[in-house]
Amino acid sequence: MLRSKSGPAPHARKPARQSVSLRSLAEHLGLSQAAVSLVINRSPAAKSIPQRTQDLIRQAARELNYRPNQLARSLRQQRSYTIGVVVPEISEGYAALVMSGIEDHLLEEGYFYFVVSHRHRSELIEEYPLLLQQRAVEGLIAVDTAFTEGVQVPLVAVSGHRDVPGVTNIVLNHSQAASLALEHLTALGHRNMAFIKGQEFSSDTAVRWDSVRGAAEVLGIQIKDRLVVQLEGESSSPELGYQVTKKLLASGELFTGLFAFNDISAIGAVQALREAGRRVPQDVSVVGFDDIQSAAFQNPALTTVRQPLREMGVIAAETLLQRITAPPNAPYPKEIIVEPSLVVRASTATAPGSSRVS
Amino acid sequence: MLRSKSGPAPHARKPARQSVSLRSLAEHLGLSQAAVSLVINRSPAAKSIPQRTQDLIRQAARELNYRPNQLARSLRQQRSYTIGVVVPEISEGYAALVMSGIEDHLLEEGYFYFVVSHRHRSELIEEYPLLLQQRAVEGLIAVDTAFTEGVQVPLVAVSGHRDVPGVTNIVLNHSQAASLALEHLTALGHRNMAFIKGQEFSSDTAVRWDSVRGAAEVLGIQIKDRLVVQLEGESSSPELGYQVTKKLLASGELFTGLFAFNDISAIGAVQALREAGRRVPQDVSVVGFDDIQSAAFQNPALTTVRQPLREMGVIAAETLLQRITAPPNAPYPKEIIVEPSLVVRASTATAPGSSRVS
DNA sequence: ACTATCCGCTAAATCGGTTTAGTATGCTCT
DNA sequence: AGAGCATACTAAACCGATTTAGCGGATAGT
Repeated sequence: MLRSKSGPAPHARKPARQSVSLRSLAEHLGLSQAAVSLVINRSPAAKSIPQRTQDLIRQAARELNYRPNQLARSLRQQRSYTIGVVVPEISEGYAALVMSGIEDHLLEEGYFYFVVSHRHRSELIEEYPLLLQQRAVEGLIAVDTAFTEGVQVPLVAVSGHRDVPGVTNIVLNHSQAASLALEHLTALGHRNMAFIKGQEFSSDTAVRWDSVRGAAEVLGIQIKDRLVVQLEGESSSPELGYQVTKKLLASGELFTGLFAFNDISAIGAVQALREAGRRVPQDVSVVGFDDIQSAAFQNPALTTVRQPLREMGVIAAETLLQRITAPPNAPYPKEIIVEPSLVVRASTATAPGSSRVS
Repeated sequence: MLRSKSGPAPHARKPARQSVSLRSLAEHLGLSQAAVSLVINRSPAAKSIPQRTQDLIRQAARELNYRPNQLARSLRQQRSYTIGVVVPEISEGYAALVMSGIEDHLLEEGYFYFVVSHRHRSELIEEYPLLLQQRAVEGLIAVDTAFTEGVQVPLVAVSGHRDVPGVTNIVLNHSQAASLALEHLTALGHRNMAFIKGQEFSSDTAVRWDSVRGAAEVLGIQIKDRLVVQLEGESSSPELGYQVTKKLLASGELFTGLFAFNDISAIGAVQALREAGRRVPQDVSVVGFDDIQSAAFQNPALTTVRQPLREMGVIAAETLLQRITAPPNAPYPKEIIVEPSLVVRASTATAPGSSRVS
């Protein structure tokens, strides 16, 4: 029954085997795998191998086009050089910009990343971090997504978490953002302002609203309940902003300034205002938030509070890699604050009937 | 950097320090790794293991929160359940929409994917497929990117390749697309049309232009060289369309219809036209291409030829998975054609001075 | 002459699973 | 009693790398 080592069967060798392995390369050279590996990785342990042999090894590797299998390497080294990125929705301008920043830095440093989008489905939000960790990611970046538990690798959140242990938060200076917008509107003479709040599930909604109220108080602006609406629904189309702006208009309450939760809803708002016969910016000034790519190319071009999204992605990636390479119990930043800026374009103008009143 | 309050609470109930391995689980149960593995994977070979033992194993796995390491599993099985997606640029509406479709299908089927973007840098276009294959991807999807060689896994291209062996192309029916646009403009009475061609590096540029010429011929439309401009530069902002439209205007040649290479450039074109005092659509009708998300929310809303981008992503993923699971030498589709549709919005209207002429 | 080091490598363990072949035991059947 | 078979598992090879310990011979130092 010992037919195992009785020589290679006539045709049993699997022909379309994968590309060159370390073993075949070593055999080809008549050396051990260890020697080849040491040389190829320029390990300090290879110092005792003469230059001539090293050259031979490297040349053969090049000729046979040897490329080490990362799976095997990762398994052995317990380093996958892979991280996981969790976003609500890929095709949204917000996430795409952050991802673009993340990618830039990650690929530069030799890391790859998995992307998953959960579309706000809570079972996916729970499951994905686990699945990613099964795939041995060394860290996670969560964009606008709050995990409650189950994360055992370094985690960096871009506008998401609050006070969860183990998380580094990249957050916008929200009070500064709110001040920028409201000061701008106030300076233009606006006194009656309407507001579009974010959806309940968005992690930015609450903080931002608090900041808006804070800034309003400082500036002596009164916020009227009937001039505050909230986005609803999971889609990310301007339609949402369009709908709630109609509500605003239907309330009959006068307003000349509108501060939207994001650019997408601001775009819908402009649409609704225009349909109602209110010109932007002559009758109503609209300020958006985020500065997504198409904000600049709206008509009128949108005045907006810019979040440095790409930069936030870069910072998230940098911070994560630092945490990954740091010793296990090293301290890490709980919070990194980035600054917004106001981009004034054409959707805001002096309030009607207020020529330089202020 | 900020320190957290006073570190973790002393009760330190660490849920699971190092995640449980198959070995520790087997030891805990007093069984061999083989038995545990067979049961957990519901392998047919587990049929001789009594139900009671199986229950015990599964219960222990659940209690200890055992999750098999995918790296190890992939290495042994030679199946990584991972694919690679190569795009020119993540933060572009086009790629993001395709990716969203890809993701949908892939994650449903238990696959994960790596994303890389090359920003048209040729050394990256060469290197990435290799790096991805080192990471044992089972297949590749290339979006608007042409690889010349070095791909040994199934490859599906979304609007990219031509006639490269081993590639499945997902392509738009370009001649239909061109006909839709030109018939629409012709029906509105337009006779003098301008065209914005795509950048040299975009794989769609050539085919699309051929289709446009074909459709123009069929419709008896003459294409004037001075009314044809080409996008230049790697950015993907409307700025590009804005610039070339200025050229068009500077040529002095009369035109009432403009067919742009994509929505982004159409948006820039509208801007330029308007600045030159030409109203859209009263003076000039503009047709875009792609139907990216913000096309609908431009002012005026953009009439455009819609590519079913999300669906193309889904088809790409489906096709790739089929190819991956098919036997090595099975035939595979060389080309899958998807149909465009015309989305008529507000940027096109009857040609000036042509009341129902046709 | 004897130990110490250096040189140029190799053997073998290891990462964490999957999978094949096999073994010990008990039972049935002739 | 012995063959045949099912049951309930286990041992060990294997995937493709990395990495540590060590070996045999040459040279150097004392």
